Amino acid sequence: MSRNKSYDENAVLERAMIVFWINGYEATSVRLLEKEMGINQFSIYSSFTSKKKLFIESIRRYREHVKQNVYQTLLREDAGMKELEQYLYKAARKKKKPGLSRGCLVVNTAAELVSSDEEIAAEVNGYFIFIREMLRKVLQTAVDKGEIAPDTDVEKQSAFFLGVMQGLSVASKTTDTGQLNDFVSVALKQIK
Amino acid sequence: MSRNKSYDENAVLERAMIVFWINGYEATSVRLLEKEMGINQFSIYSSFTSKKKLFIESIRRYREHVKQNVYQTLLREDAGMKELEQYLYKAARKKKKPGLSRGCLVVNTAAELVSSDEEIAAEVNGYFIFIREMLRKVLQTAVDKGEIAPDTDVEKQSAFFLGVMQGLSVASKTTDTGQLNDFVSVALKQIK
DNA sequence: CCTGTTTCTAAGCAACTGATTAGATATCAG
DNA sequence: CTGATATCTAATCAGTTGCTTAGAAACAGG
Repeated sequence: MSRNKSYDENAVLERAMIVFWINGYEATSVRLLEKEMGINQFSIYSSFTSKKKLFIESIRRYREHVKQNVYQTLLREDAGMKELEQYLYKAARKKKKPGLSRGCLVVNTAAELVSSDEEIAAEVNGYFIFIREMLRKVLQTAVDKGEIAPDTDVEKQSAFFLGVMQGLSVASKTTDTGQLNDFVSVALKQIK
Repeated sequence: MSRNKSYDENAVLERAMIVFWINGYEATSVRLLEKEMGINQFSIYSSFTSKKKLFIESIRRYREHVKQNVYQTLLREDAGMKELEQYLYKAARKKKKPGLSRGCLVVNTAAELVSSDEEIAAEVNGYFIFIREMLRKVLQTAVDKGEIAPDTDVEKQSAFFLGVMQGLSVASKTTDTGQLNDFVSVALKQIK
């Protein structure tokens, strides 16, 4: 019975996520969203209830996005120091060409909204916990493999590298690759 | 000749800076500004031309603010590792009580606006250069004092600690003090 | 006191904000 | 095909956005 949706909710959510990623929450209007998602406001609201809920769904979607496109290697069971090192240097190399250093959606959100919205703050927090958990596993694997000292404090080091990644995301907005490489190299040297 | 201004431009700018600091640029309306600055829109525009220019002035004002209230110790000629250490642990201890972890205005701005506004990006960049210059001096003093190894790469280390500070600003929004302390302790240990 | 200039108040501007709605359109069970 | 239901289009809602302006009020020089 009844009519079918003419769009794929998953696909339009991916589009929405990218728009929020580029512009931030406040600077993204529902008009812009309907244009970029390719559906009109009625459909947006009927599928996602409100702009804020769409944004929260976008953050969750972002997590899946980076799992598959950014952290796919680090998430492998056998990922250790080599993979972490590769990831960090790659992140430092991110081109910040005119207008396009969007950084990390969640870091941007932390800066923009965490102090004013608890629901979003919880979402952001969950994301960072996920990243840290990933780092814990990677570091533990590195210990098991003998790549780093057996008495390495994985708890402390995972907190450290999470902080480094957050710093990298901010720094990459204005800083050149050389300086970012210095940052990363010092961060890595202390554990080797 | 003519009437006198009934407000101090310096004082109202300080108020404006704090409002932007708490809410961010987009989420701060001119109505809110006139309420918090204690003057009406006519006066805001006659003194600061536009919301954006007022914001840029606020960033400059923020720099003076932190020079006098946050980095005053680190900016002293003789500041070395002890002062850097003290500052970082203090930053890690920043209470993020309900609604009030505003972090650093410039880091927040980097996340919110750097990708969309070049003029603001330049302002943000200038601020980070200033912080790094401060770190360079502190680290060089630490070398001269013999607090850290004489062959310390001050360039790399200043880039590193700038990144650490940026990460700390983001992390402090959602992360508890214990984890922030771990982050800071690892960052400091590698140089000692 | 006047006169000229500036600052102030408060109303108003068009454009945009997130969100809703009425009516047209499509779809499927029967 | 018919009828019920869901989805679409497009207009519209009240409220807010950054910014401007006309006229009242305050001040200084003469």
